[in-house]
Amino acid sequence: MSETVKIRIIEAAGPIFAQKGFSGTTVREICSVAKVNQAAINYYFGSKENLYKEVFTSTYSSMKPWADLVGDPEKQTEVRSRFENFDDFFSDIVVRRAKEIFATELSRWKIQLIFREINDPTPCCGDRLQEYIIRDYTALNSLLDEYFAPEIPQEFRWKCIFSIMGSIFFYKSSGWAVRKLMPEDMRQKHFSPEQIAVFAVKQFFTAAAPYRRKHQTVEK
Amino acid sequence: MSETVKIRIIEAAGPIFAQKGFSGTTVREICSVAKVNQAAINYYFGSKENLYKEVFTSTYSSMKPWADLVGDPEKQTEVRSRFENFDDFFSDIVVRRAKEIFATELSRWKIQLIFREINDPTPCCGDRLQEYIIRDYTALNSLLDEYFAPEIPQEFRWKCIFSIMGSIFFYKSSGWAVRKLMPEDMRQKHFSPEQIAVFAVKQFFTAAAPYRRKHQTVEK
DNA sequence: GCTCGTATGATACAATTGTTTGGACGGTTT
DNA sequence: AAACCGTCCAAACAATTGTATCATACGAGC
Repeated sequence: MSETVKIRIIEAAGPIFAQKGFSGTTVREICSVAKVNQAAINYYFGSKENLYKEVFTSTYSSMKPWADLVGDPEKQTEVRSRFENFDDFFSDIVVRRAKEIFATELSRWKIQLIFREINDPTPCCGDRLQEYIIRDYTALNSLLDEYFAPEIPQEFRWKCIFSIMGSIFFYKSSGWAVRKLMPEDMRQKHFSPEQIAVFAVKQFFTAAAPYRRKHQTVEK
Repeated sequence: MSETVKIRIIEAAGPIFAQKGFSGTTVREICSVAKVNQAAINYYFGSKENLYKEVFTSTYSSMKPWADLVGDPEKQTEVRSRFENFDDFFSDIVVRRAKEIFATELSRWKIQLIFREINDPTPCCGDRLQEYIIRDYTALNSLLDEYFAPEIPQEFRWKCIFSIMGSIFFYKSSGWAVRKLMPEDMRQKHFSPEQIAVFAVKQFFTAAAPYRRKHQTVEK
C-alpha cells in the first residue's frame, strides 16, 4: 500500500536522472537518496527503465504547455483580457516560457530532464516527448494566425517560431559559454530570462512587420 | 611502432562516441569495430577516458574555426576580396558555418560529438571546448565591430550573435521536432542549411539596421 | 489468535563494465 | 644463435551494473 516509498523513489530519481542522464545514474544511488531498499525500484516499477519512463512522464505533464498559455480558441478573450493588443499578449507568453525554462527553483531539474530528452531522446520516452512538443508548437503557430496575413506561407511562420525558441534554447544549452564570453555583471544586468525573451520577440516583430495582417481581427 | 592500430581505434571510436556518448559506449564495441584486441585501448591510450579526450581533441581541432573564416585583421582584404560589401561577406560566413553544422558527409559524427559536448560537457574535455568556443565567438564579435556603430553596447552585439547561432543550433538539436511539425516536402524545400542561415542573417540585418554605422569603413 | 497477502530488507545473482596479466609472435641487435 | 624489444592476443580480473531471491515483518480479516 504505502505509496510513500514509491513517491520517495520518484522524487529522488528525478533530479538524479536530470543531472546524470539515464545510463549515468545507478539504481543504487537512487535508492540511497530515497532511503529505500535496493529491491524497491524493481518491486514498484519493474525496472529502471520503467521508473525513468514514469519520472519523465510525470515531469513533463506537470509543466504547463503552451496550449494552456494560449488558451482555448473559445475562451481566448478571457485569457487575454488583461492585454490590450496582440503584441503584448504574445510577448507575455514568450517571456513566461523563458522564465519557466530558466527557473532556478526546485523545479530546475525538470527543465534539465526535458532538455536532456530534447537533445538526446531516449527510445522509451521519445514518443511522449514528441506529442507534447508537437502540441506545444502547433498551439503557438495557430496563435500566429491572428498576426500574419493569410497569404504568408506556413514555412515562414515556422521559421519565426524556431528563431524565437532557438534564441532562448541557446542560452539554456550554451549558457556556460555565455558566462565565459562576458563579465559576470554584464550577464546579470542584460541577460535575464525576461530580457532574452523580449529581445527575441522584438526581433521577431521588427522582422515580421511587413507580413502582418492589414486589418487586425483582434476584438479587444 | 605500428600507428595503424592506434589510428584504427581513433577512427572507430569517433562515430561511436558521437552516437552513444562517453558512458554509453563500451571499449569492447570500439575494439570490435576497429578489429583490434580488447587490451589495445589501454595499451595505446591508457584508459577509455584518455581515448575519448584524444578523439575529441583531434575532432574539434580538425574543424575550421570562425577565426579562420573571418581571417586575420591584416589580410582581411584578401579573404574578403570576393565580396563587395560587408553584408554579403557576413552572410557567407554564417551560411558556411550552417552548412558545416548540417553536413551529411562522413564528418557528420564530428558535429554530433561537439554538440554532445556543448549540451552536456564532459569534465575531461570541458576546458578544451571552452577555449575553442570562446575564440570562435570572439572572432565573430570583433567582426561585427565593422558593422555596428561604436556606441552600440557589447551586450547588444552578443544578443545578435546568440540569436543567429541559436536559430541554427535549434534545427540541429530539435531537428526531429521540426521534421514532425511539417510535411517532409516543405522541410526539404524551405529548410535547407543555407535557407536557415540566410533567414537568421536577414532577420539580424533588419533588426540591427538602426544601429548600423553611419559611415562604412569598409574599403573595398 | 491465526492466517494470508503485501511490504521491506539483506543478500545473491548473472551480466557487463574497464582494466590487467602473462605469454606468444616477429623483427632487430648483439 | 641468443637476447631483447615493442606489439599483439586470449584470458582473467575486480568492480559495478540491474535484477532476482528468499526470509522476515507487518497488518487487516476471519
